[in-house]
Amino acid sequence: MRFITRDTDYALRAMILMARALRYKDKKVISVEDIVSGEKLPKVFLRRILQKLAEKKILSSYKGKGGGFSFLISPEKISLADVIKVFQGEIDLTNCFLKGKVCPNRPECRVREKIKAISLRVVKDMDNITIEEMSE
Amino acid sequence: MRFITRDTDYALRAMILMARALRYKDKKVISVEDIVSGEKLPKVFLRRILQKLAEKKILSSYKGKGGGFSFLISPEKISLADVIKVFQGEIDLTNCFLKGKVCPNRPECRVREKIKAISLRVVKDMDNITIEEMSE
DNA sequence: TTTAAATGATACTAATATAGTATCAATAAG
DNA sequence: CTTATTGATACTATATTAGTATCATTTAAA
Repeated sequence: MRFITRDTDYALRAMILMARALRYKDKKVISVEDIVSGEKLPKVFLRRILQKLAEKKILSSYKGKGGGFSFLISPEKISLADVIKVFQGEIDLTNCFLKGKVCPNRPECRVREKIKAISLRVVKDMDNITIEEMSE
Repeated sequence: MRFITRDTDYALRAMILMARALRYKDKKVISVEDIVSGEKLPKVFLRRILQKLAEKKILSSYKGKGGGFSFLISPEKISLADVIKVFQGEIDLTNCFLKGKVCPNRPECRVREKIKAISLRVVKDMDNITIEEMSE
């Protein structure tokens, strides 16, 4: 079972590097080339990932020579949950679970409630882990 | 993101029906046909799922006319986590996460520890939800 | 002893999701 | 003008998930 897909993984790694470059070198704008030269990631694939983060207003992007990506939201305000959501949709451990006749979708179903509670706590916990923290 | 696959889902539904048949009708052995006639599940697919549960010593199987499957472990001792493990392997929310250069697998990595903690709690919680409980 | 109803085992196909490549257009610095 | 960048999109490859088909084996019961 893969909870975190490669998109999410690469996005996290890239942003961790960006956060470090910002903190230690005051380097704000980073190109895809900068990132893939350090990490061994497929360039075009990563580019599309950063594009998506820009589209979602988490990063800014700059075209042309000397261009690249920078944080639009600061790294201490971007959570693990945020990143997962961008690439994998809402975090929901209850999906595909007992949708048939066995357990119709009644609100009073206690088991469903329990699993939902587990799921919500996971989201809450992952909301408290930030890119800034990960880059330390 | 799909946390629970269809195998797991079908296995749960089947065992919930079995637990009910046991409790209300004292019916111990149930055939795949019994299950698919109530729920709308693909028969051969479900059979393979129950076969696997038998192989894992969760169910017993009986061949021949009048045969079918019964619980080898009683339903109040089979947990949601057990079933997920059979069809999807160990529950591990940290897989595929930061395996590259950014965060080598050092034990002192705090973020990894945090995610591991979340993951372990999910397993623990899912270990406390039983088939018996689900069938109530 | 024959038949029918069941699981055991295995091979195959289909659909979907994930991962990655290729390519060209647009932009902006120098 | 050239070069280094992102934007956009179409394509291919691989892996996972879901499901089908088929035949062998077993056992109860007619």
